Amino acid sequence: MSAPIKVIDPETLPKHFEAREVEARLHERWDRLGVYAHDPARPRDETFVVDTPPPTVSGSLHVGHVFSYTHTDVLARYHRMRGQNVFYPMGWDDNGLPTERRVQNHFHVRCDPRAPHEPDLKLAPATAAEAKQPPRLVSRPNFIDLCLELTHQDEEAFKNLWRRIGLSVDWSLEYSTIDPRCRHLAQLSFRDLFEKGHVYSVEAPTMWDVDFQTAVAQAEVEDRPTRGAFHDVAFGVEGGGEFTIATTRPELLPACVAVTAHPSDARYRHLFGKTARTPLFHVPVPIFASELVDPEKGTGILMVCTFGDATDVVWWREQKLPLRQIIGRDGRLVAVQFGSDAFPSRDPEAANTRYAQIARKGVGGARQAIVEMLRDATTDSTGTGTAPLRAEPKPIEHAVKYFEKGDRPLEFISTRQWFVRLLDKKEQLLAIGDEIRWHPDFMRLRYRNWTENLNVDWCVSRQRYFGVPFPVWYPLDADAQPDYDHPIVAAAATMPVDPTVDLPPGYGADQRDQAGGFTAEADVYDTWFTSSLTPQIASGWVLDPNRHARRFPADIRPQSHEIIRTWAFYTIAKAWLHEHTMPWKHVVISGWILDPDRKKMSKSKGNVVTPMHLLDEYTSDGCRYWAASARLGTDTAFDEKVLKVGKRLVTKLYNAGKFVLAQAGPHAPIDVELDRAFVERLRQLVTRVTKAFDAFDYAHALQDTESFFWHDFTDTYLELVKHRARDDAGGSAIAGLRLGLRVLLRLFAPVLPYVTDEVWSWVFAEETDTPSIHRAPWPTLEELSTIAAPADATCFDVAVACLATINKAKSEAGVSPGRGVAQLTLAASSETLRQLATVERDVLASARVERHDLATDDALAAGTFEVRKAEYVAPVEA
RNA sequence: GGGCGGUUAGCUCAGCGGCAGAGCAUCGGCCUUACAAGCCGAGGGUCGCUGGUUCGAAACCAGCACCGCCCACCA
Repeated sequence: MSAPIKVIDPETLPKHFEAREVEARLHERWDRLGVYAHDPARPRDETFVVDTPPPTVSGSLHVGHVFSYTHTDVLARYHRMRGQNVFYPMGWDDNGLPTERRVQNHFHVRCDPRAPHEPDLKLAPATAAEAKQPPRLVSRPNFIDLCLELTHQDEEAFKNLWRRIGLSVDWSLEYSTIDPRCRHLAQLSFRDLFEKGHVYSVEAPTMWDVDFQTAVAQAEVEDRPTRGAFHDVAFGVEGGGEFTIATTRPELLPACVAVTAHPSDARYRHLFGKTARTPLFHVPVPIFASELVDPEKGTGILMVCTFGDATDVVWWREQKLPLRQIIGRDGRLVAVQFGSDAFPSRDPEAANTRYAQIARKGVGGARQAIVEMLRDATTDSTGTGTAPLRAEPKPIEHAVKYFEKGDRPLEFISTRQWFVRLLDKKEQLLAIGDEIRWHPDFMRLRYRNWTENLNVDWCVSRQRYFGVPFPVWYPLDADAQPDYDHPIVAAAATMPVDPTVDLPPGYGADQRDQAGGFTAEADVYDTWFTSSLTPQIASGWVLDPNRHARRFPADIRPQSHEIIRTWAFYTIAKAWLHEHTMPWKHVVISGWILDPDRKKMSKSKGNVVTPMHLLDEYTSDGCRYWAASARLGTDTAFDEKVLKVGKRLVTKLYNAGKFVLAQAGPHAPIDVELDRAFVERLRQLVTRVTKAFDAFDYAHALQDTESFFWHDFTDTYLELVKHRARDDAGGSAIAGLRLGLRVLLRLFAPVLPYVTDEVWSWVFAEETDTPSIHRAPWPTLEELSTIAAPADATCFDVAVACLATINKAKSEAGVSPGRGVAQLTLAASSETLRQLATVERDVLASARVERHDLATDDALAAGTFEVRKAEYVAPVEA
């Protein structure tokens, strides 16, 4: 007789799964055991590196966070159980405009890079009274300290959520994108790009947000349908004649530098090469032909201004037109003098009088004023005596470019900016994108599409404060003018630097901003300049070459699809520019959570669902179940029904675990045909689920495991064998149940880390010497190979079919499935009855059949049964 | 305007050449010795439309419609 197996006494366990208590207890245990710590010494090929998205902490918690971060965690947990050394860091993206705005309001401060640094500055949140006063000006280092202070609170909120939903990150690897190490790496990145000739600064027309007063990059720009109007405005032609252009931006008339039409347009062909004269300002401008003009649009002839849109910039460059910049950095019209070299006019006096009416106005006000003037017949400059505005404005809706965080249309303003040269590397960037595996694969096309259509280099300088500063100074000449062609880039060893505080090599503090001295570059990086280094931030890159070799490129980059053009693209670009490699092998794209009307959840729409109450109500495992039910790349409508199903599954696992592990008996082999047939099915499940996980398809892995657990395991196998399990000869059944549970818990563990580890801890932790299921080996066929295959695996299906037939008969007779059957006559084909023989005892015991006989009927289809006669025992009196 | 994804039961979604599926919801039956947070049953479909390929199409091909997303040059 073998020694008895270890069992639990279910009476000593809580009746229900107490999620909060279990979650708290397991957090403590996981920390104590170091379950999620990675081993820095293990080699690259045993390591699974996750390039975790650092969330923007100044945003609010969102059910979408639970969704996408769970996807990553499920994959990390799977690979950990496969024995890999999982490297799963967590960072916080705290630099950038959202945080700046929050800090400005919270402390009522503004950053002024010229303000003196106050090393001991401590501020309290601004009171209502203080907020009415002018904001306090603080230095950039002070401003960064305030940002750090505030974002720390936000980071705690995120950290709580991450722990609560059970992210298996190694918290010793925590970072934030503004911390000294990230600043250091971002500046090293700049220096490397500078040395390789991949960055340049240039004064050129750049997309500019007039509210934030900073340049923005192509990736941060979005088109929004905006109402406007075509204004038909008559221009004169020097030497006689006139034509009518159509414009949506009449306020730019003073900035007009040329006129153009399509070369094949017969209406205007005679004008090419002549000189037009603008109305109101009497500016002579050339008329040229351009293929870029659409003859169908407007009047087919248009004015080129500096700058109305991106095409104006193209024409300005190609035709080498003069610069007449009238929109200032604040979006208002600057003062200009007609009759000067820059602003010639055939009638400077009239031009200046008219311009005086729009100077200092915003774009909208200037537009209104100009249109008024154009309506006035006395402003006629074509000699016809009619007003230049030849028709009432025709309202249209057209696409206008906005900064994604901005409220007013972008302007093209000529400013000096730093760029990363990317346009000449499209081929390489496309090639590397094709080497990376995208999940789902069609997301690759978003990357291709973006890369192919890229039309300006990456503008990386921002005229903001809370960001990583450029490690750059410029020499000042004898007239205190900066020499932009010879920037002084900080030495790697001195980084991170703040050029507004630190000194360039060879200069003294007294030479700052003095003729013959130096001046600091005041700009900071685009936040993506740092975020695009997350794989290198985690690996250490040049700061830790050994570690970098073991952690880079990463295995997976999880992210959502709307930032393929920013985060994915820039990260690929950086890895290529620095090391001619891919930053990661796989990109896994989570979809969005949509509200029930299939609209994206967003703060501005007010349809955001916050996660905490869901975790309370449905448990963390239940919420993870919901998240893991959605396939990669698929947008999913938020549906609480799925959370309920998750919670039910958690409860069922808990109860099934209690029942199975309470069945006492000796150690015994699995040697009964039905048990072996069950194990055979289990083997097939393990094969399928493993294959799905290897393809990052956690959703199908979960679905498969769940349906097996619920249908094959609890409703079928467990029901079929539980009577035998209580017999003296029940050893094989108990062993089969325990093996089934031991395998299923592990297949569920990546998705349901709490309930599985709790049930695991009762018996299996000791039995297998693995204190946590999350370090237990993933189930394999080798592990199941000691159990012999059944002689005929179909006996399982035959048992299921037979039991279902009896159950149906009971249901049709209005009899409880638990009611005994005193006498049953069961018919089936001779072959089916032969198959039934090995499982007959379990089936009839499960159906509570007391006496039965079998009738052979070869007219019945194989594998089907018929109840010919049934006498049910009397119900038990209450 | 270009590209991508979707359209399957009342709802949320699987299925992607071989009998149209799951969960929820609905209806009926059961307080059965693990679990009523449960169990046993039942009903419910022109697989968006039109054509084609095929012995066979929800699936493959072509076209169309609608929904959503990404991108595009604001005259």
